[in-house]
Amino acid sequence: MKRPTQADVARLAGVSRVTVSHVVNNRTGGRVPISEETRQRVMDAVAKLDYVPDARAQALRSGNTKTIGLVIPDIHNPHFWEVVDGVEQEASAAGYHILLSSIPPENRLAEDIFKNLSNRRIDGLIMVPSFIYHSEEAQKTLANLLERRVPIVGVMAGLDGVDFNIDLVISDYREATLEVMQHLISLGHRRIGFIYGIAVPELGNDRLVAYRESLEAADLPIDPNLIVECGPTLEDSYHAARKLLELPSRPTALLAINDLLAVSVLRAIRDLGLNAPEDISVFGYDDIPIANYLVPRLSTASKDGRKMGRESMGLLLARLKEPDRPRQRVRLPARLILRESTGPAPD
Amino acid sequence: MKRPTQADVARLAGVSRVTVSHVVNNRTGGRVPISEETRQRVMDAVAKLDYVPDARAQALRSGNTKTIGLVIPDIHNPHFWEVVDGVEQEASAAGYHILLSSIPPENRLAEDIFKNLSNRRIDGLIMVPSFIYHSEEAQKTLANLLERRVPIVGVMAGLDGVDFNIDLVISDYREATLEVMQHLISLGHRRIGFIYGIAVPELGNDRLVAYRESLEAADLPIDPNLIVECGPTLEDSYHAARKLLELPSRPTALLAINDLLAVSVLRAIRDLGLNAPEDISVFGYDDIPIANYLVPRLSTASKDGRKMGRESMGLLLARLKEPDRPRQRVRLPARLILRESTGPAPD
DNA sequence: ATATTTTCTGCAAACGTTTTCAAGGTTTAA
DNA sequence: TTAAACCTTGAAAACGTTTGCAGAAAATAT
Repeated sequence: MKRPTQADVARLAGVSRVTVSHVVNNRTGGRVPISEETRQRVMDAVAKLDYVPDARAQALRSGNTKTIGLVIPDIHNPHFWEVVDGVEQEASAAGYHILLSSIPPENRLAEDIFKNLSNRRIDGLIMVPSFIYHSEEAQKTLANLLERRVPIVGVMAGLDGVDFNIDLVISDYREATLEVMQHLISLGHRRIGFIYGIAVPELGNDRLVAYRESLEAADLPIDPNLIVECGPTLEDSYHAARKLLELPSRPTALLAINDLLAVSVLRAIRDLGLNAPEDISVFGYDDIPIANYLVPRLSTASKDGRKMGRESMGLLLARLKEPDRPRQRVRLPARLILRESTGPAPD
Repeated sequence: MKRPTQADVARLAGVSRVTVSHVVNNRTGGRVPISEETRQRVMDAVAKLDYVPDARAQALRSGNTKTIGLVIPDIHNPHFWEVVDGVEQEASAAGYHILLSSIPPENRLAEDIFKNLSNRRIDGLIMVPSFIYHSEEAQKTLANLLERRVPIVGVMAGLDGVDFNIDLVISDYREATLEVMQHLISLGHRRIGFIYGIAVPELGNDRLVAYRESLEAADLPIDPNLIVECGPTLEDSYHAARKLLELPSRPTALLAINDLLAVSVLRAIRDLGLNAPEDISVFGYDDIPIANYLVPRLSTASKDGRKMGRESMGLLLARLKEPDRPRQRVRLPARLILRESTGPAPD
């Protein structure tokens, strides 16, 4: 049961393959005029045979695959799903499909992206360029891609002085962190811990730097014991939280690098017989959907991942259409959301 | 800056395009023998030029795209991300890529699948065939695909008497539901509610049916007021839970159709000044990662989404290799996990 | 030395499109 | 009546591979 091809349609309609192509691609309007009668005949044949153009052939001939790659760092973090969701919305509206990769084991990644793109399996790439920091090879790959003028959009949290020379959607938590720190300090908190559980340390710099600055600005000491680095899983941050909470003089507030990890921070607090926010204030980032349904409702900062996704795809589409446009940087604001998990410091 | 093609390599190595193809594809072993010396020369040229075969051309010529489609019903449910993760692992190990779609607005889906596959943009499809139930058109599309012998794997929760005649990974919560109901009843619960918040009602039948059977088996009445249907979002189930909890004689235990929704059930309980499990027992499904970190830790049933994903991709690969093998059905067990959110009924 | 096998390599066709350009036909203008 | 203009269609090349088959060269057997 072979699928019908352009030639079959042409035969049935009594025209040439070319004409079929023109009709199917609606060339009929401006450039290549086709008589209404022929058009109708071709359309009928198409309908009758259930003809659908072969994407493989189209891709080969026209050069683009109508597919874009999407690389996210952690498939388990709801925030990135929002991003994926946004990208998907915008992409499918424009007739593009998404080739999804969550971040693979360190070493495989650069090679993978390279293969994907060089093979021309995708027309463009949206990624959180976290891994770039670490891998020299990845940087070379990126340079390579840029040289080949492959459209790339980065979704980043601040610039860190590094500029990859690609279109960017930037949304950092610097301001939000400054705000929440000031808020906490004004509520009497003096020892504020930071759970830095993140696969790629650089990704959280916006928060970490602002955290330090806030302490300094308030003339509070920066205690290295209050900053604990750990992995990106719930279990990791659970242990990190316990470690902090069992400190001789334990902090009265805890910032978690994201809402997901804040969940297990809340759990750790309960497991030690403490309560949030009475004994400890907890703050997360991303405003993932469940944040507002936790007990206590989680104070957080919101990035609107879906919008970031949509925005990214927008940039990509624009560059696809107009490869020479100047580099763009879209900055999306983050919003501080104070709910129940933050409160005055205990006496 | 054009990419190097097979011809360029051939030119540089001083051989024909064909020879390049043979070398690159390792035909050198059995069928087509190539002298070691030529092989080396070609390899050098490949390395020097950074040659990578063009996937578009390969796809056109050889007929397969090394890409599979993956359709999941709800991008916001962590359970499905586990599935995605599993599929991805197995797929990328086998050199396949994933084209992801979360379920699009009803009507678009059938058409989408059709387009994708007919276009030959993908070699096979893994899907949760939920939507099939609803759309007659989708069923026709499916029949069509089967006729064309396109490999499809369904990930289902039980059969419901419907057999789509495709390979299946089945994992239902029937047993687990029977068990937990018996457990709850033995703990003295008499009024047990069910929050049925699900985009595609049929997807939850395994649970709903077992719930009813359990009540009957225990000679308990089936009170329609205790079964509330709602949408798949946290907000939906929050309202559903409140509705149940504000009933004149409120239930002492609540089953939520999945862990995600159980989160907002817990929240609703607190908002009414009640406690789980002292006043109300709560039970979810899927054992999503955060389930074990909620307050209270959530009792649930586990499906191991990642394994389901791996298994699905395994079936697909097998059929890709051997299209005529008999239909397969892999049944994965679900495990009951009792944690803190379930306990004895209040007096 | 010729015939036969073995070893290696390349010709040519095919996959299903899109796109450029020219040819055939018809109408309008001179 | 013929030239110019226009409308409509098709021929052919190209995209970059893979693959069946045959041909050339070298090695072995007669």
